[in-house]
Amino acid sequence: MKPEYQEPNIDPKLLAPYNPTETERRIYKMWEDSGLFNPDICVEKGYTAPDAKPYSIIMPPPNATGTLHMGHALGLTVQDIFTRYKRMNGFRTLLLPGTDHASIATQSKVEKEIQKNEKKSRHDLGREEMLRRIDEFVAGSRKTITEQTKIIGTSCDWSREAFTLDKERNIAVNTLFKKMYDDGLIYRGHRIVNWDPKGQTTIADDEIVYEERKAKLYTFKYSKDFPIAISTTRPETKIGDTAVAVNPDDTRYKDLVGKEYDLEFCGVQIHIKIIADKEVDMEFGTGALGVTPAHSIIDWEIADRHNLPRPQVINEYAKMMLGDERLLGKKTTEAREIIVEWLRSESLLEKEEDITQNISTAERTGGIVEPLPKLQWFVAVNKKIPGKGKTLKDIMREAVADKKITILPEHFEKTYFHWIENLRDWCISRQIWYGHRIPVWYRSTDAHGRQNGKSSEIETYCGTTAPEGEGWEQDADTLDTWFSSGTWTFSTLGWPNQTKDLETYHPTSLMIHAYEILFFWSARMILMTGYVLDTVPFHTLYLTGVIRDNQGRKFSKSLGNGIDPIEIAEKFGSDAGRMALIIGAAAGTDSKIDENKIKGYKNFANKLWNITRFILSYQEGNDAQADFSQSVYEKEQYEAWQATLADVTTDIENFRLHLASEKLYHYSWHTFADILLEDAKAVFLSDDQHAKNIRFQFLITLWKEVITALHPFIPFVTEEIWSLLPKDEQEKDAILMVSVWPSQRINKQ
RNA sequence: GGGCGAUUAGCUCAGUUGGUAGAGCAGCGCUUUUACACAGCGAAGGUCAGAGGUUCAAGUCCUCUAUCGCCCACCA
Repeated sequence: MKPEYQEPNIDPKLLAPYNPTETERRIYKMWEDSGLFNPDICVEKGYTAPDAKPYSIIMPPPNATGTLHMGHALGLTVQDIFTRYKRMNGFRTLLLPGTDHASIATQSKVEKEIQKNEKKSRHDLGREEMLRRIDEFVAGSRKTITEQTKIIGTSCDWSREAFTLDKERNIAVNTLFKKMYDDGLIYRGHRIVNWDPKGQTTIADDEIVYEERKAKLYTFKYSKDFPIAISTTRPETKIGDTAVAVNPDDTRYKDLVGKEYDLEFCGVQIHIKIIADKEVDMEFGTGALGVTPAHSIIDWEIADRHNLPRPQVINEYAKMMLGDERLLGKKTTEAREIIVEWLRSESLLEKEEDITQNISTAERTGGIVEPLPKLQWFVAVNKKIPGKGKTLKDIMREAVADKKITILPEHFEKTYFHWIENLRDWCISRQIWYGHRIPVWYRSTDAHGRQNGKSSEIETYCGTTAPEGEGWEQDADTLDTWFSSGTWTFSTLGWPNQTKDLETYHPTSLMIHAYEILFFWSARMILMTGYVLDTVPFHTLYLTGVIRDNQGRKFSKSLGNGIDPIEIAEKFGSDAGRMALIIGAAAGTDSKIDENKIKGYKNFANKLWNITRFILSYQEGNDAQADFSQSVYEKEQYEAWQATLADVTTDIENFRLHLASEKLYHYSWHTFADILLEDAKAVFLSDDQHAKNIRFQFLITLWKEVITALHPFIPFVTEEIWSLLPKDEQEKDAILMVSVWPSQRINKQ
């Protein structure tokens, strides 16, 4: 006869399905209140040895432009897994959080909102008011981001939180700028920038959208006396030509190279030199390129190599600033018509073809980008650093080539080297207001009343604070946001002060970010750390892939397919979200996520919950002190788990989180639950009290180890289960987060 | 144009130093048995893109081809 079913005498919350939302908020608060995210407190309370090896991760600061998405959630999960794992392995573990001011992105976001709501531009508000409004917006963003970071379960030390534009980081940025300036590595010079006439601002390369458009390619001669015809889609710029370039191997023009001509072109006197340059494609058009230095990046570089003059033809409003009354002040498109008409009337136009071309437009305003020469600040990457005998580029290359930094997955090292080889001087000035203002001041010597008799000169001062005296005016530009990001691993630890944190946690152990920003960010961190500290910012760089929706599309605002991690937390629990992001996502590979997958891991959390319920329902009457080490079945099964655990540990140590998490998932569900619990039922229904004691002790011991090993991956539910399990004297007070990783436990015995 | 990668079950993807092809989801059949139906048991499903090579042995290493994707440069 079957025994009557009786409700087991266990914590009543185990009788209901697991409720992640309620549990997760409560558990995070408990962790935070314990203070144990801070490694100093872990030492103070005796969970970490005072002489423990440090392990540090500085969190990539998310842009303070709004909210976190699933890509951030993946990054934070990976960081948190390593942090929790190392903490459990006795390291003095620091995960330092922060946010990025993201200068251009943030300013244009706020500008857009103000434009939409108040119909005002930043010029209407003025610099000071605009900055105040941006600060206000950023404060809100940072609050949201902090909340999201907590919801994901990130065990970071909030007492050390940093912001790329706070006072401490500003000191670091200015100190570094001045050092580079004094070393001659930062200089000011003209360069062609992407100017957006519509938005009246320069824009970054990655804010350009290439659009295919129909255009006319005109082939003509400057004048009847000129021997070569050239082709262009922009005849209006040709009044700024100073050379015609041909390929050095082009036999057609060989004899003409070196000759110079004075010509009149549509009413403008031009001087054209014929030069040979390898950049010229013999196959295109006539094989001869009219060089317009001021309005084409390629031509500017050719002019660099051949020392050509660079007259500017087009101004910031995309209007003509050269030429006679026919052209002066006209829009570029009108000037083009006028010049083509003139060419026709002079019979200089040889050919007119329809072609399609890629035209650069500004992502934010849709305006056609006009390449214009502007005065900018640069970091010289190919110049020898005084006293070091090598260049910044060398520093970047050597860090990876000499294996001081390992990039995962490895094939990105090739991409990295390829990028380094093609690197040009880094333009660090931006014509926007939000950011670290360039720490350079100017005044005219005239204005100050000195240097009598001489013509006025500009005096320049570079320093970490404003210079003494009258009449100084600070450079209006701000720094590229990546300039401050480059200092992130050491400025967050207190540099330029020689702090205890800097000494303890730098170089950091691991950096984790999406491969998309490898060049923007990690390369710059390597550059700056090598320059300033003669070391690397981190030992290992773990690149995550891009998270896409179930159709393989990137998440974006315009598609409206974004998933807020908070939404996931509320629907399925952050534990489930974390598992879904980690399992099957090897370093550097893109992955797709959809709710079905996350739902599967919500079920997993519930499975863990029910396993616990099953075991604890046999707690009463079964001795938890029994020794199972001599019992064949238990010994065999325990050894099998130890093998799995060793495997999982190796996977984590080798950054194979996708394998480690899947093995633990599989073991918990299909070995522990499906086999061990099923086997145990027969024992618990028998009358053999000795066997029951041993089996119960075995299950509870093993389950505690499994829960512990799962904790870095799925921290909330495991912490909650841990609080319900019987514990020995040693474990009694400890929360799971600061408990010892199981294989270590064995080693210590 | 230069560089990097991918192609494995219906779908999404693992597969570590070469050693008998794996998971999750979906689908199919059975089971509402006292942890869990957010479950269990069972079966089915693959010439590992194609061709060639190295090897005792290739999803894995090499060469070529095809298709797809990403990054960089960008056409005067």
